Amino acid sequence: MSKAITSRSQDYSQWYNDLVLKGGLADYSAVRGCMVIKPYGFALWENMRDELDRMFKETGHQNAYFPLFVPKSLFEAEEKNAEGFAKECAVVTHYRLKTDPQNKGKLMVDPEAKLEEELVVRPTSEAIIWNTYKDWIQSYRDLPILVNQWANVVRWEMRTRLFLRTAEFLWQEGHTAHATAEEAVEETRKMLDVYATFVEEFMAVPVVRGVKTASERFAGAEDTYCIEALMQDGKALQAGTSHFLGQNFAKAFDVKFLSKENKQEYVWATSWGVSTRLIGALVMAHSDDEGLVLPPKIAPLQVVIVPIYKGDEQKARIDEKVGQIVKELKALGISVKYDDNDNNRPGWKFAEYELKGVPVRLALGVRDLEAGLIEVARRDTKEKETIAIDGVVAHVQALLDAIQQNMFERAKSYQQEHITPANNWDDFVHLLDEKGGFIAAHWDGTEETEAAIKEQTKATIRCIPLNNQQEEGACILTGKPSKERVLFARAY
RNA sequence: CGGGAAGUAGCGCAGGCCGGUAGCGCACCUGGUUUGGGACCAGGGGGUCGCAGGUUCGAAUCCUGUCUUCCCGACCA
Repeated sequence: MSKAITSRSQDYSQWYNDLVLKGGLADYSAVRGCMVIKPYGFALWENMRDELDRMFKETGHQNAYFPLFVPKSLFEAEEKNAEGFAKECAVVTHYRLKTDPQNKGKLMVDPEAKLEEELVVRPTSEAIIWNTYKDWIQSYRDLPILVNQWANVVRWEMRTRLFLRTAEFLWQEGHTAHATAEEAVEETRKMLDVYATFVEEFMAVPVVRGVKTASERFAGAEDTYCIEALMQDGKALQAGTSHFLGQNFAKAFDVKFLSKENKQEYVWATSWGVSTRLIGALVMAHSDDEGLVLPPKIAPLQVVIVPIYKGDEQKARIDEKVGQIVKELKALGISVKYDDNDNNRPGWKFAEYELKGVPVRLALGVRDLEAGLIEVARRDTKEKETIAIDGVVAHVQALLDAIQQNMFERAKSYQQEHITPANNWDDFVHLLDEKGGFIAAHWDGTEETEAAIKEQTKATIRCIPLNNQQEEGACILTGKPSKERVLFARAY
């Protein structure tokens, strides 16, 4: 079977690739490290984007758009940020091609057309945005600025994986400016909550909210907050970040405002983002060996209806009944497709829509029609039931909610079962190798210890959970005193 | 960027050692029979063998370079 996918137990990485490719989410492209997002994958992204956009606007943000290119002199202004990204920047050095005199029909970069100043293709937009904010801000009356942009960014990665790490990806980046540190911190936390709410309620993926250690922090930030999700192979995946940038960018770009007290002060900043990487998280959190499993709230297609018939006469009777059901489902805002394509038989369609992760499948044959019944299959548990056809619309509506709920609860209990305390080094290593997931362990708070643990186990500190329980203990590696446990994991 | 593997029809692959008319399965097209878990029969279309050089009378096959992908590693806010 050409659509057969590798099982998770056989090869987890290949399973993931198979789902993305055969599920029709994305393809490789002719450009190294860059992917083509196909219509089905993009529909998923659009649903995620639309909901996030609504949430951003509800919290007072507006969209804007800033340039793809950042002059090198601007890019390097905030030194830590520039250094952090320097190794993965694409750079534009010329602005023209010409025909190659040595090689007929080919083009070459015109050496006469070298740019006076190189342009960095944005890996993130703090530099160009803060350079702009300088012109927007004079007084405390201009604050806060609450702006978001939906954009593509480029990070020249050594090793790429579909959705999880590609050279170019789509994301949103919020960039806000505030009069006080308190207000900026509040914004940082508020947007982290927006992300957590979205990922848990719409993607049905439970997350841990936390703060990054200094070495995992965004370059140029004072604090980086994150949401961390757990994949089915026990590896963690950072699903979103929100940064308190302090006055670092304001100082680098000389962005000051006149306070009520008529004093010049530097502006306080935040930035926050989620990307198409969320699609990778979604795939790896829920899907199974038969294909994608998509949560109803963001599935591009929520319900598919498959007719089973012999001959035109039977088909006409089914068409009529299905027509009513489709109309009623659509009236409730449920997306539904009636697949009456005669080229494929029902069994083929069942497998196909399971691969695509459509949450609910209805199958209707003449036998059902005569008995007043219809078959309802749910993708998350693969359970099938036959119910009275009259109540099918209400049933499907409730079932979609139940699936959404069940997917979250299933992922939540997996997450809970995979947050394991470790109190000595042997347990720590064993848990990482044999169980995976988050290991809650004491850490002495130093970068050296963090690096040594990473060196020996490949596990990193994913975060220090917010509202973390305070507890006296000894560092898992050095035995030095510690006041709280942090979450370690191997990560994507 | 290092180590390994691969690129031949839309997809999956064989052929390659030993150079000589490019094949198989699925998909596709036509007709028919079918339709409750990936249907069957008959006929048919489709490929400058990733790309660029080289060796040769002749290259999918041998040589060199290059691009892309996968796996492992290094790197990664």
